[in-house]
Amino acid sequence: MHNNADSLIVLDFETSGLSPDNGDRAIEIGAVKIEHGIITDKFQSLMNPGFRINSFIENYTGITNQMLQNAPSCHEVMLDFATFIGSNNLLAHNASFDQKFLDAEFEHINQRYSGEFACSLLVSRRININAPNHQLGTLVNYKNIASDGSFHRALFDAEMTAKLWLSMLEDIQRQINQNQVSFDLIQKIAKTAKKNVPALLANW
DNA sequence: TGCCAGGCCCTCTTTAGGGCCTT
Repeated sequence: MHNNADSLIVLDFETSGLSPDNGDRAIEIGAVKIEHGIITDKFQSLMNPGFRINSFIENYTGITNQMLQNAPSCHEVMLDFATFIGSNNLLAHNASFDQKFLDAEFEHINQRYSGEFACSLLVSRRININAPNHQLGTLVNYKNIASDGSFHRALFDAEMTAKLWLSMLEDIQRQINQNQVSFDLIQKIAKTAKKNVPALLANW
């Protein structure tokens, strides 16, 4: 198994609710692969959780029960997704949420992943200290990232998270080059991004 | 009937509370 420090899977789940511990399931997965700073691959699928989702989720995501009726099962989709992520490191916006669901869905199909999670939200709180807030949509606007506004669908949010991440890496690299990054900030970023900030720590 | 998440960070902190972010 090869764990490439300069490649990364950026993923986003749409789900039936906030907590797999309350029986919530994934209803859509979207992901892109970043290699050497470029998006090189993508993965997207709806998945049928086996029960009806409530109207809040239908309105929030635009994913309807009708759309899920003919979707493949979570089991089927997550098996394919396990192949897609391989041993790569992983990134999500508010990673604790997506990690929770990835763990739960993989548990259902007895799969494991070996990559480590990084979190674009936690890094943003360190880097974009003047942003109005750190919601994905706000940050995309704040960083002037091109967007057609289709938030709350998995592949779109994953793509936006990937672009936000690459933008933040550029900002950090620029600040390092200009000696504008304090050791304290670097330590805080490393700490808040947890054990692994692929391609970022590699530059330090 | 009533319940309804949890990890991280900041601070009026560490014998804790509250806001943010994800669906």
